[in-house]
Amino acid sequence: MPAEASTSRPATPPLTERQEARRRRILHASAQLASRGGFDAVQMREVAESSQVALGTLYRYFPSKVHLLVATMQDQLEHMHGTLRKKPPAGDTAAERVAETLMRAFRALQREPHLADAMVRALTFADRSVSPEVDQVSRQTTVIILDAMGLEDPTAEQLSAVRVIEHTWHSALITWLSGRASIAQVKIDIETVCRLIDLTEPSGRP
Amino acid sequence: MPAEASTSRPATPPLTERQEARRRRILHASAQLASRGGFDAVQMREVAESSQVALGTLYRYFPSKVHLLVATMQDQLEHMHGTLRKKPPAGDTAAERVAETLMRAFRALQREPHLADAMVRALTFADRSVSPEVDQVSRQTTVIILDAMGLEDPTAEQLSAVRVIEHTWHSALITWLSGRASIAQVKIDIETVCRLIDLTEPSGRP
DNA sequence: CGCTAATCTAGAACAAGTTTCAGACTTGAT
DNA sequence: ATCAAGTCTGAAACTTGTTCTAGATTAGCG
Repeated sequence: MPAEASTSRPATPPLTERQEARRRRILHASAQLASRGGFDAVQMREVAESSQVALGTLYRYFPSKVHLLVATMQDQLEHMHGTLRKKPPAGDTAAERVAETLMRAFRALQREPHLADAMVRALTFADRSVSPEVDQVSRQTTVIILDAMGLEDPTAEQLSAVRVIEHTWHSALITWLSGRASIAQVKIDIETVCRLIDLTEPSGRP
Repeated sequence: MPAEASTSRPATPPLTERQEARRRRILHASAQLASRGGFDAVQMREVAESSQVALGTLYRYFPSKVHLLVATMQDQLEHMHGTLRKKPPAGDTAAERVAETLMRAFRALQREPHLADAMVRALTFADRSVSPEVDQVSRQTTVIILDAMGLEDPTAEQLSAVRVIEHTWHSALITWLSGRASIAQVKIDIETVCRLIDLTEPSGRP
């Protein structure tokens, strides 16, 4: 077995400084264009121009628009996770803390609804070729929720509950973004699904 | 207030026979193309050709590819609702019956995974301009679930649970379609979320 | 029937994602 | 410093969703 340590990324050759800078410029341009205009406003030619990179190069870094936007989402999620860590939620029960955390994330998205639109649409539109990246986003979300629950090693049941919470979170977000649900409705949905946590918590099991 | 009776559709002028036939041909072609190849295989030019209709006409009937696929989904949902009605689920509790119904629907989708892909991707990718149609699909799904629960007039809480179940259903479907979750995993997620029903059932509330 | 408005057709044209290619530039190793 | 391999650029080409246009067909009506 070859020496492939720490990170899970398989065989991503390390980028030079200029390449790292290019990547950063691209992601920045992507987020900026997404912020006003949402998914449609992120046009590959514009991203390329904004980030001072040739179209072909953009496609070398991100093999499709969806890849680009999912990567943008990964980027934003890291930000958010950092922010959330600084002020952990204050609820008494795990369910309350998770609901609070998600609502906080939700309010952050509300501040940039177009960006949210672009990222979420990309996420749900992603086909199999983007699975690894989407999975990474999903894992990151799981970590955030488990953090809020304050669990060391969750049971299988609790992990199932977390999965369902993530499903609800994504889908509720979509209904809100497409104007089919109000903010209040999203709040109710999140609180409703978080009750699942109580169901798995109170008693140890054989 | 003008006399606009029975149906909720606002001012859809009735179609002539030939128009109805065209519409049917289009939906059929759409489903057929979707069945092999999924979302990408439904190309508007091909749909037009397959259904013996000019491209412009196709766009008059369905103003975008997403509209077309969402309409295709409505069509399929009606089929399915009919089929499900004939053999109602047999579980003892509402939760069991809903889980059974959804798994049955899920197995039906498994038989045409490409069609499922096309319809679900369209549904989640739909923007505001398709909201009415997407909403219609959502209502139809709600009816199916309430049917399975066997409820006359659900409480607000129960409706919330149903909403969350729908969220989970959609999102779980997506993870399965994009190869990020196994069928077993989808089953677990559905069963997990259906437990929410128990939470709202046992006791009447003040 | 004969008229008018609406609808349909064929096909061109446009928009944005994606691919391709020839040539210039960087990088890393010798 | 020099060479080979890999990377980046600019521009054109290709694909597929969408729009537009001019002329044919159809539907409803007097």
